[in-house]
Amino acid sequence: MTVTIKDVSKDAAVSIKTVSRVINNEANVAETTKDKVLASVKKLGFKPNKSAQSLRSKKSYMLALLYDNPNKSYLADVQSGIFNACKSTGYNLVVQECDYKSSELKTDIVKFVEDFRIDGLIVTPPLSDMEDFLQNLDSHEIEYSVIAPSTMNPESLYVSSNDYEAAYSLTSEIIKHGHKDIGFIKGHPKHSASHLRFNGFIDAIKNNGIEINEDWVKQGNFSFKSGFDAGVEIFHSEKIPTAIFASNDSMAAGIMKSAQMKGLQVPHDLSLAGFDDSPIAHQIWPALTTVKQPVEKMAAHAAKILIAKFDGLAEQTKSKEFKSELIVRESLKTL
Amino acid sequence: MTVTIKDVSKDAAVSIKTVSRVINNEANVAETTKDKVLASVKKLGFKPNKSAQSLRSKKSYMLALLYDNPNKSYLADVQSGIFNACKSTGYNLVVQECDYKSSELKTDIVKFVEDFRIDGLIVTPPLSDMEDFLQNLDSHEIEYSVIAPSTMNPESLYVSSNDYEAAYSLTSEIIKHGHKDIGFIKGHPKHSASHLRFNGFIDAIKNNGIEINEDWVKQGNFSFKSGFDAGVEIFHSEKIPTAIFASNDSMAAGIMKSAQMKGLQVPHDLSLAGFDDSPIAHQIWPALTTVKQPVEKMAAHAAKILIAKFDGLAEQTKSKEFKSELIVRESLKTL
DNA sequence: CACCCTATTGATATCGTTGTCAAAGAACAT
DNA sequence: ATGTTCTTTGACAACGATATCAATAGGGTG
Repeated sequence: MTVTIKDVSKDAAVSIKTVSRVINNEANVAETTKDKVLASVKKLGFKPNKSAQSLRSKKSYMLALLYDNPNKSYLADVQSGIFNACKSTGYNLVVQECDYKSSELKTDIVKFVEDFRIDGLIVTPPLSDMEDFLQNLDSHEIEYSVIAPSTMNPESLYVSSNDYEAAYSLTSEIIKHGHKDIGFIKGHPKHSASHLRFNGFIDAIKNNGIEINEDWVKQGNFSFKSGFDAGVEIFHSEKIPTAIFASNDSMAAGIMKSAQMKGLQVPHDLSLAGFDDSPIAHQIWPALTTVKQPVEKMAAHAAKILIAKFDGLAEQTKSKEFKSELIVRESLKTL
Repeated sequence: MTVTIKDVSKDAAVSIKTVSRVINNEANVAETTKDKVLASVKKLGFKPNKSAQSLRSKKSYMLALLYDNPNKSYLADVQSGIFNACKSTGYNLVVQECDYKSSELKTDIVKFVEDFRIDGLIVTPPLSDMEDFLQNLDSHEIEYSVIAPSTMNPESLYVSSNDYEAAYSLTSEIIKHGHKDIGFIKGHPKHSASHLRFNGFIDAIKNNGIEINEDWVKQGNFSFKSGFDAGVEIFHSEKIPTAIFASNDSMAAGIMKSAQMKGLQVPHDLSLAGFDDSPIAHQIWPALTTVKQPVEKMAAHAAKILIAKFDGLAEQTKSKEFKSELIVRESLKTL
């Protein structure tokens, strides 16, 4: 019924080992035999049996995505990017939710990788920011690539974004619109992106000779509710800022809700900016000024560099920083 | 290094075939041998090698999720449900995006299933509503379970929700709040859920002796933009409704945006209701009255009945209808 | 007791690849 | 011509499970 390597070898009049060599791109196969084999492969529509390859070569051809409770749209984008990158390579993806606070996280993941014979991991924040977690993977010789790591070791596999610069330029944009009283909602403290975004904000503020009002800087955790709560606190104080920069869109939406409940009109009474360009950014009114990261492309690249390493093509596909894009929408008003 | 069936057989002093029988729950194994084997399995920490099982038994232990462009939060919930259901079973999930309009869809999917030796499919709307597509799967003897199908064949594997009843009771709720001028935004015409929701709406309206104003019934397609456009049209007319029921939350958010741009206050000037309880429903202000479907549970069950069929346990896990839950939030005002 | 039947068990082939290793041929140096 | 090395190729074992089929042990029947 299905075509096997044996059928191809018969058709091409070579040994099965030679066919194997061709489909695995091994060296030392004469051009003419290679062509012959490829012709037969095409003619018969041969596809190597993953299970047999996997059994013999001890590779599972499976990657795993590790995540801890990100928002759904981020997760969907990441997955979609990885699936696209896997599509033509024969690799597959399994998804594993983790709890970054669990004390057994390290051993659990090592066990997971061994049990399922996972070839490599793709690690997302905040796990990507836990040095000891990554070191544990290293010491167990588990391959992985990291999305948005806190420190970029040139030998490791990672994709990063320019969070600092993006936050800096978004802040500058807010200032250009005439704002001087600017609040900031920090992201989840365990995510390195939170600190990068905050630092970008602070530096832009300072370089423009503006004073920070500590009452307007609140700790959030990337959730809608944390933004809402921060908003409630800020609007409770005597003087309120003319603009607030939230470290992501969900929190910005939370602030918008608390503002509207307080009777404040966005952007008339308060300008708002978020980060991520998640769906909510343009599904509320006024639409949020925000920063769009190429999440899907980043995730795809994270998968590609990992697969490239397995296939011995590490030279061609390397770790990379992706650029974000500023998106100015109605939530930001010129004073 | 890794423990194989051979190690277990040695440890338990039985043949490998007997071990195989035990781990596959085959009949005709003496209780005492079974216990012996299970003890060894546990002691050695034996886990069957998926690739070997797959190679020999011709099963891939892979399910595929077929979808065409749903919203991200729906997709994330579906995936998460399936992954949970797979977790302890040894099955894995691959995800395949499709284009329901493609003329090659049928052959593409058959090819996909054969190429990747997928054991079974989980089909989501609108693919689940395409009779000829499902028949094609039948005729190729491809196993599948369907989420929210248009027709429920008792022999097929499916999970459904009570869209009609939920829409009926949500409409009744709106009427109970004193509304008589009610608009409706239809969902994507290819989704059977769209018609069920519309019919539930219509019947509740009629049974309460209310007249439909055709100008307030608009065709949407579940997207934010289609809701926004419908809102613009409706608010352009002379008389506007006091409440609008949109077939999903994204469209309701779209309407809210168009209302706010027109200077209409929700719920003061206009009450709104959505459907799905997607994240946006409570991330906008006022939060949307909506209907919550147990999407994750439904997806998990869709996976379970499929796997149960493979494992010969079809009797224990059957097709099922899930109940939705009405969630009344601020967007609905009493007149 | 002989016979048959059923429940239980194991020896061995098999799935479709890749790995090992040896052999044959080509190319080059002496 | 001969030896040496390198390239190219193939025969066969091996990966770790399940499938086939035969062997054995009890149990029941006449």
